[in-house]
Amino acid sequence: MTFSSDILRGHTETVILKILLEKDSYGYEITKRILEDSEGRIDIKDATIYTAFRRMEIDGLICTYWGDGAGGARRRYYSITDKGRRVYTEKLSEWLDIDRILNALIRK
Amino acid sequence: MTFSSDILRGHTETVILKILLEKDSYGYEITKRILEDSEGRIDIKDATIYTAFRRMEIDGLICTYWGDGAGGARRRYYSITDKGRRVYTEKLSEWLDIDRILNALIRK
DNA sequence: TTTAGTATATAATCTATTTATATACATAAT
DNA sequence: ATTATGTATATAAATAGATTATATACTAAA
Repeated sequence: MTFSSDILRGHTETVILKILLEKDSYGYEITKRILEDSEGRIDIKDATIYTAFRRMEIDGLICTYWGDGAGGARRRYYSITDKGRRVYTEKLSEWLDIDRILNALIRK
Repeated sequence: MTFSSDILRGHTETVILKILLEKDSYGYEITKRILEDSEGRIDIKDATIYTAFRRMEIDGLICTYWGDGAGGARRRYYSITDKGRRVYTEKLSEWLDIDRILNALIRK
């Protein structure tokens, strides 16, 4: 993480939900995807993503199943639920507000 | 705080530095200022701002002196240092990157 | 057979923020 | 008078999301 790790805090779940909106995926793939999409700046740690998955499953935002893991290590896939889609919409809307307000507070 | 308190985490010091860039100020005034400038959405708690001041003073970003507190409770004023100004510039630059990247990661 | 890459998982630790609590002065309302 | 409200600072304890450290396991290339 080239940014302070506090920077992603509060956004990790939103970013995961946005990726799962497109298609089911698994931890390792999501981590690589975030690394690419963030121009190599956000490298989420294993422990961070797996504990986030655990929280989100308990909260009913995602559900999980084992993939076959053909030709490599086994994969645990995650799928977004209807509740997850609703929460994503709320978090996106919240982000649009935060973005405007933080820009006003931080820029000269 | 109408936003999750995790949202401001990592930005509190930047916001304080930006306000001190204009003029010396004190905790209560800065809190009210942030509340106004954030459209009533960010209500930083006393403990948060005073512990942030403590950290920033230790890090040499700000220095402090007592105001006279005429006609009310005593005020502890804070002034930004040269190091504080340098750190603000770095944090602003970092924010511009974060803003772009988080928009790419969160928006549909 | 050793290294690197893929893949998941948990315990212990870190740290910025919150909650709770305390102090103290000024002013307006009851 | 005294109660409530606003101004103003401060610290201890709790919270919670992130990191570090560690463990397991399979595949493929050197």
